[in-house]
Amino acid sequence: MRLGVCKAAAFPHLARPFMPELEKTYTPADVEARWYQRWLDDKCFEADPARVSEKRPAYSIVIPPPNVTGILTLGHVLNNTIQDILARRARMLGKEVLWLPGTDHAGIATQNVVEKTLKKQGVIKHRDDLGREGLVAKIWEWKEKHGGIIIEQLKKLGASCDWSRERFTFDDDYNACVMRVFVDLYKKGLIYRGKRMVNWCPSSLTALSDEEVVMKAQNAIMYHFKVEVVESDGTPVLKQDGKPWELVIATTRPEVIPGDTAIAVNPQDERYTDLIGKHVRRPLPIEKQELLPIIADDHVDFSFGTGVLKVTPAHDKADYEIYLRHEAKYSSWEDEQLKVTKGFTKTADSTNLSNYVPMMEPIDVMHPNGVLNELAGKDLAGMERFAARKRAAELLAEIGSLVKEEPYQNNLGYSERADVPIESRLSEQWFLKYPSVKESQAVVANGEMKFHPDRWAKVYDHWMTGLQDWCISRQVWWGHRVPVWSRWVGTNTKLPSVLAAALEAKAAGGKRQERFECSLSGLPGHTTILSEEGAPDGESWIISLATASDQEKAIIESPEYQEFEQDPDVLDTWFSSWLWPFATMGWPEKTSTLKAFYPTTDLVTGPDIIFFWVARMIMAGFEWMGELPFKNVYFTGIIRDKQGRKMSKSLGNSPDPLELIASYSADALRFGIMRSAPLGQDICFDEKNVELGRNFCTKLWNAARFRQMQGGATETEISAALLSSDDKWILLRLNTAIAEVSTALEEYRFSDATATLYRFFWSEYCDWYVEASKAVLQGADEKRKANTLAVIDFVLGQTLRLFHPFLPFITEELWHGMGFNADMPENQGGKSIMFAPWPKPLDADELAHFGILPEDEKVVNAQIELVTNTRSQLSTMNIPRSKQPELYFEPNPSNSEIVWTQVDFDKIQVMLNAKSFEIYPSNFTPISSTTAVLSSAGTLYIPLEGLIDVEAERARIGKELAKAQSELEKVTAKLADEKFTSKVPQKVLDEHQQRKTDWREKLAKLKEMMAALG
RNA sequence: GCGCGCUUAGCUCAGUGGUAGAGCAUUGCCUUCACACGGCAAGGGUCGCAGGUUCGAACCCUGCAGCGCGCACCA
Repeated sequence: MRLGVCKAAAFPHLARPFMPELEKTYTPADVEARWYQRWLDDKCFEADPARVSEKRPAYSIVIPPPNVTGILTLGHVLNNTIQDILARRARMLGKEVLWLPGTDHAGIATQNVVEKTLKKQGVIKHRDDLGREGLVAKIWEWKEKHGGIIIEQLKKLGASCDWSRERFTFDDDYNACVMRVFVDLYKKGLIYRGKRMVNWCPSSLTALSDEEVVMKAQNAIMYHFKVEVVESDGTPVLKQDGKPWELVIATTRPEVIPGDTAIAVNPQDERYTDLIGKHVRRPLPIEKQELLPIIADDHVDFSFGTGVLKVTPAHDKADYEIYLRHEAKYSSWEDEQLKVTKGFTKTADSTNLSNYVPMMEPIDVMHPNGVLNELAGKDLAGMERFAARKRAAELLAEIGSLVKEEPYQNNLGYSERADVPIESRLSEQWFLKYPSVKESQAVVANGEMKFHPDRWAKVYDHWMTGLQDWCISRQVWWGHRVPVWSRWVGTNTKLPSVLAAALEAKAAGGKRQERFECSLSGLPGHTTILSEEGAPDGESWIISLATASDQEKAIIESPEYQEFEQDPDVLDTWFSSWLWPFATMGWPEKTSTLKAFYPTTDLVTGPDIIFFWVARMIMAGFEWMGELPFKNVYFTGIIRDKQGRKMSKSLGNSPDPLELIASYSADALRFGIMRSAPLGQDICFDEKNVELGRNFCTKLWNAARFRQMQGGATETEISAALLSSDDKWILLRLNTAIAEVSTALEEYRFSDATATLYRFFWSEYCDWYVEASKAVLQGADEKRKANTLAVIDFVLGQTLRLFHPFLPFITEELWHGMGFNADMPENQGGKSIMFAPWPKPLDADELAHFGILPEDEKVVNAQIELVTNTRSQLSTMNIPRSKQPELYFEPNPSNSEIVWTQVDFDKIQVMLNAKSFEIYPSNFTPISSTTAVLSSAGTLYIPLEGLIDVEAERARIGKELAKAQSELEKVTAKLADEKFTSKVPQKVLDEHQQRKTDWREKLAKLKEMMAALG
């Protein structure tokens, strides 16, 4: 049987044309550039939905779109190498592969970058210099010029993306998807506009979602200041001892004291129950020291500080909630019972509604940019918030209010992007109630969609359980514009006729504050969602028009509708990226691409965007495709430096991947980073690993060269009769490697896969098999030599394929350079190794054909032990390599599995650089100048006249003897223990028995050796 | 505060009940006709600590400590 024939698709042909010798050194830069271009030219990465069939299943993966302004980081290298490995292996498994690439417009980040650049270049001083359209035009210009950098960098890495399908989250088609989705959610009532407390970035001047805020530990100062308790008319409230009652309040933000509207205590706090309903005099601003009511709220923790909380509803989320609670309770109480008397009546029952007093409206004392405004008072107005803080403390000190200040550690929310503390700020924004939450939560919980490692499923579930509405509007210019136009109208406002008619038609049966669909253009399929929102006074209200249709939009922007203004906000970047898996495939059309490749197979991303992106994509998938967007999510680790710190620009600890590629090659970088990326762990990056990858490639190259030096073509099939023990051994080891690598990849254990490849190729193939084969290759038996070369060719061919997903470039170069492609079908490796079938282990029939038994491995394993032990001993004894000893071998009679052949003897002789190798004569008695090496294969006697230090040898053997003695005693004692033998499984018992036998034999041998020394 | 992860050789990490492993680093020898980006060998660990279960624990259980991360947060 001939390997190439028995499974044509699965095995390379063994005969190949003579190839010129490979270059002595491998030059990756040329090779990588050349092959990547060739792959592009040959359209190797392009996916064709038409090719998908039952026999050729689809495999798809969408790239996590990097920021269009981005440059390649090690994080990208990790992430995209993994995707490339998955994609390339899928191709080799005969799948139709789509790896869909693209970039993200990255709203705030991109606008920041471009604005900064323009300011640096002196083009503008402020964005208003250009205005909205001007700036957006500049950003587009900039994007066209610099936007593709990261894409080119990904190509350098070898990424096999289908570049013909590259997408951008802000291109026209994509924008249409976003609009459509917005209007759809708006129509469903899931998107609403409202005045809420939001996270405000005073640097970027925009609202942020909760996910864009990171908590940071902060060294702050806690200021304690005192206030006087007074009645509502200002008269002091006295304590029992007759002294004025004062409260001490702690705060880290004295600059917002002018925004305080109440003082809160816990209703259960007995210290203060008598004070509820009284007032305090607010110390700041000095010129306007208003009286603030003391109110009760359960939120106050009376074990914290003095148990007295100042309430600043315009600048603190929790305080704003207190305000809302009290407003709600007070107004209901007011309405129902005591509308007349707005005054406060204290009762003993603290839960009685009459314990609530009205609060002032929130006082916003800050401009959006973090500078204090006039409401903060003349002393603070115009000051930047941190300077104002210091000043406020000084003011408190000046008026004798400040009691103490002490260092205090607290957590503060920072804007993730601008890296400045955020402000909680009351503002009008767009919010989204998440859609398809139930299905999305269930699909992960029930295992239909798998997270790897699965502990992230818990994190996901937790987040999905406590979903807060998503603030989707941003006050920047670069992004998808909110497709809503609105205007205030009154009862007498004259509206465009179509609109008026639509409203009237609806008004007949409907009521206010409703959303309904109509068509302004009258064109079928083009609609606008109309909504009315009442104003507080009922005299005027807002009409809003939302549409995703260009035709409708044109009408709204026509002169007739001129008083309708488009909402100035743009949408959160993630509001576009959550559509990525289907918006990139032609949605909302039912394209052949969607049909073939959606849902995608795998998603590879970092756990840091599990909420930002992964969770939201799942919800979007269900909402608009009615199906999950991907079946598996692989979460990579975070790359850290040797000290365990995150890679960051500010620390300067992030190596440039392109420099690494330049000095070590892309293959080396890929291999290095995969080797150090265990599943579920953060990655400690060390350039050493890349160096190791480079060394590995060199080794691969030289192993290939070695093969070529043995002669070009082999016309021989592998002959079962001529297989040596080493041939069988390496074929078995290859089987194991194929199985291990395949399993590891199926389980996303990339570092395990690389470890196996490394071990197999370096330790097993190069260090043992090639060395062991040299005896044959340098010998005179041409038939045997040819057979060995045939085995080598088979192993190398399989190895290159196993390596291809990890090392795409060098494997392709060698695949062609050695002629493996020569007579493979075009689509199975003839054109590129990337389409060569993924190796399969030899099956039972094939093993039987070659007469290979699983036990055959043990033969060589024993020989390895013998050779290693001998080398070790010669080395320990300082025997020079030039010595070339004569070897006398006594096979271990109890190891009958080993059938020794002359090939084995020749091999061992070569490997030990010996003069001769003979079977030890049974009647031979060891002499004192002979050392002996023990192994399970047998005993090797080495006469070393004059080279043996008898004393040292005696000491050495003595040590080993002691060790053998103690091991034997241990195992004997164990086996004599009734408790052990009666409870242990047979297998373990056998192992111990075997161990006992082995140690006993070894002990006997050692004693013999000791005796021989005299 | 709640949750998750980690702790094994100098470093980075494998090892889910049966004789403690790999790579790197270190040391020694070898410029042997694929490779010094190489070969051969050596040294190096009471598996974070304390209990428990078991004939037997790096591994299972409990507690503790340290490090990291996520969520929630008190002014």
